[in-house]
Amino acid sequence: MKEKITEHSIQLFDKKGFTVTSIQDIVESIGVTKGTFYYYFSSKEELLMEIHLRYIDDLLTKQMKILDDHHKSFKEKLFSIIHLSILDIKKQGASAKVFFREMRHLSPESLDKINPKRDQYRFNIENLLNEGIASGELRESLNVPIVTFGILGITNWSYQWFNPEGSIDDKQLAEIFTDMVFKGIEV
Amino acid sequence: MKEKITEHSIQLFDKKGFTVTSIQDIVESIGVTKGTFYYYFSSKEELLMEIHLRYIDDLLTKQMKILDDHHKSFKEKLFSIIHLSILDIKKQGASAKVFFREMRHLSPESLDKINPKRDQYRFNIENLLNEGIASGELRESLNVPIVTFGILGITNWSYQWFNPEGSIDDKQLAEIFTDMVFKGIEV
Amino acid sequence: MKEKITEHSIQLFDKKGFTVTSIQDIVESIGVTKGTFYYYFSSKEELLMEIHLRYIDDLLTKQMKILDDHHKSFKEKLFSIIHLSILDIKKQGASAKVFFREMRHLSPESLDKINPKRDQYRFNIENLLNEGIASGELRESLNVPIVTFGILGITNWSYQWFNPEGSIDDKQLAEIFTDMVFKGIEV
Amino acid sequence: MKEKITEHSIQLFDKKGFTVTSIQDIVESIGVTKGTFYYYFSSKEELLMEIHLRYIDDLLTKQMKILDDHHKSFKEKLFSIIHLSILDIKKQGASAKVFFREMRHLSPESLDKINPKRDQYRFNIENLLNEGIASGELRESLNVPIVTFGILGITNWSYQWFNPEGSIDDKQLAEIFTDMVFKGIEV
DNA sequence: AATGAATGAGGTTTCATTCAT
DNA sequence: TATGAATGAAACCTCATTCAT
Repeated sequence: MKEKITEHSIQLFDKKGFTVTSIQDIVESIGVTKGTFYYYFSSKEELLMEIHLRYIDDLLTKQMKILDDHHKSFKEKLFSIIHLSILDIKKQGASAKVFFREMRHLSPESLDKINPKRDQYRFNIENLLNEGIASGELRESLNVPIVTFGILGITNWSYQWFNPEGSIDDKQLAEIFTDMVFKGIEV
Repeated sequence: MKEKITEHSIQLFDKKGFTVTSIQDIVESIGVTKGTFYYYFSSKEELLMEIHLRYIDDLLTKQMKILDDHHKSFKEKLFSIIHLSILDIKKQGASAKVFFREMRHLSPESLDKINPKRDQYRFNIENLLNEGIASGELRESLNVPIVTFGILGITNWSYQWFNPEGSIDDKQLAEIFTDMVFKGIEV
Repeated sequence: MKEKITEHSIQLFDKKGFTVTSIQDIVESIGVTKGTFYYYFSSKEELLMEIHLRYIDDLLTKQMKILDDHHKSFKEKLFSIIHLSILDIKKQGASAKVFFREMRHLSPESLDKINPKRDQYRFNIENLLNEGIASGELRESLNVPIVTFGILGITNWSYQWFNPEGSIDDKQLAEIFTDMVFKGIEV
Repeated sequence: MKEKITEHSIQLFDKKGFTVTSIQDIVESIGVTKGTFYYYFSSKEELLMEIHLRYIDDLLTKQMKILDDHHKSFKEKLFSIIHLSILDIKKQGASAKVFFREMRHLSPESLDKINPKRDQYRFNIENLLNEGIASGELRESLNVPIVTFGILGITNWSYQWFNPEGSIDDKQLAEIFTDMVFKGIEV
């Protein structure tokens, strides 16, 4: 049941937004009553926190798997990480959107738990880039933190427009973006 | 008074979010009564629309000024457009955030008016890139629409993290991003 | 202007009801502002009172003209009075409906002025019936006050259903009702 | 509780009118909170609809019982139907008044459900009159639909003035009206 | 004679939450 | 494990009215 509530909530939060979705909406979509909701969650915010935790934990796990893969070259790792974000939009679309859009409705205490994980995700990319510089594959002059934000921008922004059913699929998109990040657009 | 209401609302919507900010919050921050609000706006949504229109119209105007400037080279134009977004975060920070975050709370009718302008902004960048290709400055193989989304990702995402009071200012950031976009990160 | 406000108000009160019609609705339908309304009327209720007074005074005047007409027989007078009510629905439809439906929204003070006129209208019919009994044209056993309420019911109720544009016109309707009142429905 | 809310509402709607009576007035008269009201009714209009449905369904049932009674003669049936309306004012006074006065505040969808029942009540009387003509008890020349409106006028109008505590009771009134309808007022 | 800005009280409705069962 | 009744605070919005100009 807790699972079911969470799944349905994600869909509703994605479609209508956290504030606009009422507990009533959630339980009606499942066919139970409000009491049931409060048996499993102590507040609406706790549910939102649950959704956030699931998402970021899952994403971090996947990221770690890529980074720890000794069969992958540096380039392949960066491609995989870019691909990871985009693939997630396809597979966890609703969760991803809820994660990015509704974070502000978490309580300060919840944010204190989520933010370090979010930062960890970013730091992992920074570390990867630093390795690339050390190995001579990337320019030494790069401002790594900023460039990392740039890469995150490219990937995270795609949940705003990317339609996995469209003419370009997730792998192609990841390739175009990886190419753009590595070589830029100049001739 | 209408001006005053709009300005205060932007600040509040930025800080707390559109849904969470009540009319009461708005009028209290000014020291008038709810009636006054409804004398100037027929609904909360109309106010949101006003904010959106102001923002996008202003941004489009500035973009056009850059694109129509015959003294600027292609490279300078792209830099200026990247700089424009980032500068706007500094100058119109709250408006920018409200624009990106609260669009979903516009009515379908309002969205029908905003979306074409939003698209126009993007198409203008696509056109610029196409010119760059035509003049031989950019690689012919680029997928222009996707690359444009990439550029927009880089710039628009910065309203999530960029702190204009920080150690890096808007011009420096624009330079780093322009460099990244043109030359990539590879050595 | 006062005239214009009154006329437009009658139409709106008829269509939407007194409580539901706002001053805003009224002045908008004319193209002036609320201030104008309060220049001519001190309150919404005063306007309603004006409408009531006009209606009942006009009706009483017409009734008196019929009753004082020495060329009319008793029967003709009763027919004319029944016809008067029905004709009024056609000519003053909106006013008539407002009069019957919105009386409750008059202040007690206003009601104290309207009620005697309303009663007067009824007493005049009672008196006519009593004359008919005295002259031997009507049954002596009649309960005149109750029968008068019956006649008023027949005529006043018709503003609920009578459509002057329909297949039966006001004169025909008055004839059918007069016949019904005089002779009943028995064979 | 739903029952209780309905009963109290009828009293208040009768006394002050539907629009003027607030949800606050209703719940205060019972000693619960507004939330309770909206637990049982989804809107004020739904409550009004409930009141209308109850009234007309009850009245139609009673009317059918009279019409289907094979022990009653034609004359007795017409008397009983007239008596039914008047008795209802005594017993269901408030409901009756709310029914006639507040119908306009029903939504179009609600009206579509009420109107056929209202019409049914009238058609049943028309049918009875047609039977009276067929059996030779009523004049053949009668315009049945109009006469029916006349009878309805006589009875329905009485909720405007009839005081069941007065010197004439419901049975006497029904007798006077039946007499008037059958024999008219002429000598 | 008319406007336009502002008020403040009150309207209907929504909603997260509680709690006895 | 789940329900259903109830709360109370707050939401958006409407409106009759006032008043300086």
